[in-house]
Amino acid sequence: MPELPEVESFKRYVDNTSLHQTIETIRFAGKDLLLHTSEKKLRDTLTGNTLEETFRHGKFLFIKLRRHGHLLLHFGMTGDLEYYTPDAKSPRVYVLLLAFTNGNNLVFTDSRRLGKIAIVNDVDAFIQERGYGVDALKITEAAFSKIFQKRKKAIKTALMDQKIVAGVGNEFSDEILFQARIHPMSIAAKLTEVQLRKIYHAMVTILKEAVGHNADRSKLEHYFFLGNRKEGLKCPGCKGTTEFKTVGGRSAYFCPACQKLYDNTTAQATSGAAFATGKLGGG
DNA sequence: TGACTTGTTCAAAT
DNA sequence: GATTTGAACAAGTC
Repeated sequence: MPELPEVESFKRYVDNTSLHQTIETIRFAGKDLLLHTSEKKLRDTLTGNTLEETFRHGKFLFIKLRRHGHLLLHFGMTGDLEYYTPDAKSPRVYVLLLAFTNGNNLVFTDSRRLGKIAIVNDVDAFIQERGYGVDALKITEAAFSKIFQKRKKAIKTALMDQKIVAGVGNEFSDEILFQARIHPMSIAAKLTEVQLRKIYHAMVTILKEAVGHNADRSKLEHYFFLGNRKEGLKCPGCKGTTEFKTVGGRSAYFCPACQKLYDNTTAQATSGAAFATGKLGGG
């Protein structure tokens, strides 16, 4: 499930394999994934073009092309990128295959086909038109607090809303809220400034660390919920049991003892229990 | 077999 | 008008 760290690692992957290579031909089998772009435009723009530079905004990857425009990739749930040399067999099923003049291929696969592909002329205009929020690793603490103070929906839903802040998905949102000890169903606008700051710092710390490890989950095992979202787990903080709830139509896992529902209008206190998991909370 | 999962979009509700 | 909610989408897993 590609969230910000996975997309950042795709960006680095393209940087390390595919830049400054000329596309000889493309093979395309993803009409249903196209976003405001015709198949003809995709083919005409990519053929003979060169991948120059990459940008990431939230979960979107933009690849700047030498001759006008950017190739936009969104990975949905199951999107993946692989670079193949001529001696390795490319996969039979793909959405987009870029065949470079040097014989290598960059292949975009997406088994569940929830990804997106487009040719975008102006990246900033695209982000603005679609109303995406600031990237989760670029937003400042002050801006984060200001935006979330106004939102009257569950903090988990707000965190995952790409129009509020771009890059956080379901899995990371559970970990961020666990580290910040905030109940996923707490209404964002009803959290205190201190609690919002905690969430902000948890978000930045976790995402940065995940990016630093190229989204390799085996390097993030000291985080409780990452890759381990289950009901009935023993919480490392209070030894209580983790719970499952549907929040905003999405699965949410949390520790009800450490993550108490909070409402500052009635001034209910959250659990103050400190615990030593992860890198947060201490300091 | 069918319930469940994911991120995004769209329509409906507030 | 702005914001929130929930269904829908595809297809893989269990």
